[in-house]
Amino acid sequence: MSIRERRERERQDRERLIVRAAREFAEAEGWDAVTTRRLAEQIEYSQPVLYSHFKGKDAIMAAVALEGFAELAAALREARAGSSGGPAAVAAAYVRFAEEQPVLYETMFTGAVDLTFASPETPAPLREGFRELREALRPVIGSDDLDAETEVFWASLHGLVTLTRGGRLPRDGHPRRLELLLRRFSTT
Amino acid sequence: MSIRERRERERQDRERLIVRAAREFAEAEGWDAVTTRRLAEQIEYSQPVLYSHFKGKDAIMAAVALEGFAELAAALREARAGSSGGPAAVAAAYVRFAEEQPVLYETMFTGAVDLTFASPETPAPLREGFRELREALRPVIGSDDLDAETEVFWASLHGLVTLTRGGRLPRDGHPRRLELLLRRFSTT
DNA sequence: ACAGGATGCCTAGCGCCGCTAGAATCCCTG
DNA sequence: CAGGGATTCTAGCGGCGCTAGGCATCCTGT
Repeated sequence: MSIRERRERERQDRERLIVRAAREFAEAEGWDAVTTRRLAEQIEYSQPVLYSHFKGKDAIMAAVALEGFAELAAALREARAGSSGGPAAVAAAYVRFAEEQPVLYETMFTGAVDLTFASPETPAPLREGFRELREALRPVIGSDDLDAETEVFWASLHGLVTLTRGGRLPRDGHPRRLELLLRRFSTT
Repeated sequence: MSIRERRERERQDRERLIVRAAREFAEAEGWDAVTTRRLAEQIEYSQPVLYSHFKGKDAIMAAVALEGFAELAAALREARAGSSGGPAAVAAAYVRFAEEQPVLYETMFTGAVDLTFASPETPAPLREGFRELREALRPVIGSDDLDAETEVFWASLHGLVTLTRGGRLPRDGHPRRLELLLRRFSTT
């Protein structure tokens, strides 16, 4: 049975290679520059092989997005475990993640519409990221509806990040805006 | 000179037709379904004519986006002129606009990266929409940095709208979240 | 009134895309 | 070592955004 296992292992390696290549190309040149032909060339297999791993390009993008959610959750967890661990630290980690890997972040929140947050079948990384935000907020939120408050906070962060990145908000005002948002969420 | 004027008028009519067709197709079936061939057929001209009006498909999308910004500004102005005219009314109008024309809204805030807000060369409709939001907030914001506060409020609204629409936040909690956001912005 | 040039529009096609059918090859099984 | 699945490849389909180049049409100057 070892041969079968080896093949399966190699197959998974190849799949990881595909996702990695897609992610790197996308981050460097945008998703339009990630073509199935280019991916195939990169992994040194022919084009149709991609389709034995993923249903199509959208599925590859979704795989990249999921990877991003896992890493975002990890970044938030680390921030919350840090010296302060408060909302400011976690928010800063969130913003840093989005700014350092803008295309990845955009992939996570645009497209791949079949990922819901507060639902039983929500992938674990999504739930975990949300949990970190919520626990960071808990001490400073008086409201009894912590989940909804967290959703609002998350959405506000997301709005700041996306509008700033899209050039809709002046880039240099970013820290100031973040500060104001945190102040709004530091009482009641 | 009348003939020249008539030609110019017809040309502008045709341009409006293109934008209208693009917008309708996009709202109904998404931008992928808006092809230059389809647009050409719709306006009953050949494909290259589109390129005498717009540099490319991206420019057509930008034109649609700009139209959206004008309408959004109008909607906000109307809301602010209404009986209440407070932040809640304006926010509700904002959300309604985004929900009723989701593709248009997405077009306005994704892609078309060459539109900045707080800048001298910012198109008028963008500045006006921002102004409406700011004036609605003025009575309830104690801070001396009203502009930055408005930016944060706008970003929060935007985040709520996009995350909810993308399925990242449960749809039925939307009014509740909006309520919480407004409460956060009703003091200090 | 009419030649000549500018303008406006169309036909045709380029290179690329995501994706797939069917042939060919490889490798496990009996 | 032969049969049969699984795996991978070659080749190509239809459609995309975009453009070159030719034709017709209209404005202009004599």
